[in-house]
Amino acid sequence: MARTVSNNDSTNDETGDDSNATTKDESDVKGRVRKGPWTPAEDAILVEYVKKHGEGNWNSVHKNSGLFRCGKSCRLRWANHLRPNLKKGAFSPEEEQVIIDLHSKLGNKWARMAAQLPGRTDNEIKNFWNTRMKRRQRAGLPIYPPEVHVEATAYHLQHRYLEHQPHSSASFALLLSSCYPKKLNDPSQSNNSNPNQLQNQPDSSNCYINPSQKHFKFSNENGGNSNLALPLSPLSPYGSSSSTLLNHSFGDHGFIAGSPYEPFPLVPGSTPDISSNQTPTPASSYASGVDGLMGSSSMVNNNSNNNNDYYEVAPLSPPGNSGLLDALVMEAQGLSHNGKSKNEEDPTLSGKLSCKRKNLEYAEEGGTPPMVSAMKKNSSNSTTTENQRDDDNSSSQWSKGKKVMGEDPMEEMNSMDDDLFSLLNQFPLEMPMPEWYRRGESQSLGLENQTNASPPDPADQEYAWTLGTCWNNMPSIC
DNA sequence: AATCCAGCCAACCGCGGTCTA
DNA sequence: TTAGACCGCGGTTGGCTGGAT
Repeated sequence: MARTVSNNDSTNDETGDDSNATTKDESDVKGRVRKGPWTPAEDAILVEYVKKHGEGNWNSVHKNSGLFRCGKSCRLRWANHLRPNLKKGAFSPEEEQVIIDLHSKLGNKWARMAAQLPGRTDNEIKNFWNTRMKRRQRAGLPIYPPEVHVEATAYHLQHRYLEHQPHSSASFALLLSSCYPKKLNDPSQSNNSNPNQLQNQPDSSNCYINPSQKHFKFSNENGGNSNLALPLSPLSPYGSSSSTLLNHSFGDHGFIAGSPYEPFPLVPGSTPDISSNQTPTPASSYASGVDGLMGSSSMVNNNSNNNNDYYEVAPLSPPGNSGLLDALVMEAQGLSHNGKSKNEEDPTLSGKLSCKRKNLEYAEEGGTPPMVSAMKKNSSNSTTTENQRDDDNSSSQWSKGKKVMGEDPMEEMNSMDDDLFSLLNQFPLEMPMPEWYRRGESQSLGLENQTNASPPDPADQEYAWTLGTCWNNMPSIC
């Protein structure tokens, strides 16, 4: 293969041919760096170098190993292809589900996602996502399955809120949201453990469960159609109106109308072409509003039975990660030392959206211990199998340096956090259909195709979301 | 058989954050 | 305090491949 190298400072058209890699071209390129595909010989050199010196110091590879590659290139090659425990091949459905969910929370944070998927690289995930995006875009499907959409919105509500707190930790929120307990009240849960649940993950004891089985829905006062969709999109002028449902509650936090999670219309065929860099990101998603949550969730048949809701995520950084998650875990563990929050004292606040709350409930109920409960246990000096690795270092070290909780600002944060969730939880899961919606103004929501000024056919809704949910089965899309 | 096209994948580039002298 | 080096991340590009026409 004669990949032409786009080297600005070198006119060499480096070939990927192994034979050229170590002969004339090298001398020609001395003092410069090779670009283009890596050859087996180069790989061998790099592997040998890393074996000898370890990772890092990538620029010294160029100097000391005789490899005419820049440090960047070496790091990339190592990270994406040469490092051990790399998992090659197609993503499993479970991995795909994890990616979708993580993307709904993190946006295009490929490295963070990769940290949650042992053996996978950010580049792989990025490529996967971009490909998937294109596919769904072409099919006019929403990026996220609705249940992920709901989960993400709840996550970002929490995330956004915590960001406003002087002592809050966004990463803590992230962490909390990445450790949803198994679905509550799901009779199938006990014996429905998906055997494909990323069993190769080192810490699969932590269950990552999509909490979105609990959906908001609007009940139709006219009867029936309890799963009527409430399509709200960023285009919707009513998005803000629905947002005001909570805006007055959230005050200055002012959730902005429009969900970044629904950049595509919900109806196939009306999708504007977007480029890959238009994927929703948390940056924009901080504007994510309750409308997004409502809009998407309400689209879902409450009885939807999506087995893909069950998957696990390694809550701790897998081997070879950047250490970021370790830091997050450490942080979260530290925060967990603040003990129980007051929401545990208020049974009326038993949330159905808040994963955090779910975790707390689980911890109390003695259910499968999700991560937060595990952290709580950690806080009381009990050891858990999960997080063990970090407990050995980070948590204990952290606890050494932390003052005993008293008038800790974190306590205040927890309190305020709970207040937010109490608001959310008092937001009824089933609520009367708004007047504006009953008036058949759904066409004003920018979703004309879907509703056509009349309440949508639940069957159509279900079909649409079946498409959305079963996005894996899209062979005919292209 | 030739061509086209979409998907996949590897690699590069630029930017920003962190570290260090 | 600051400038430079280093590193990691996300976006983008472009070659390869296989299926469709």
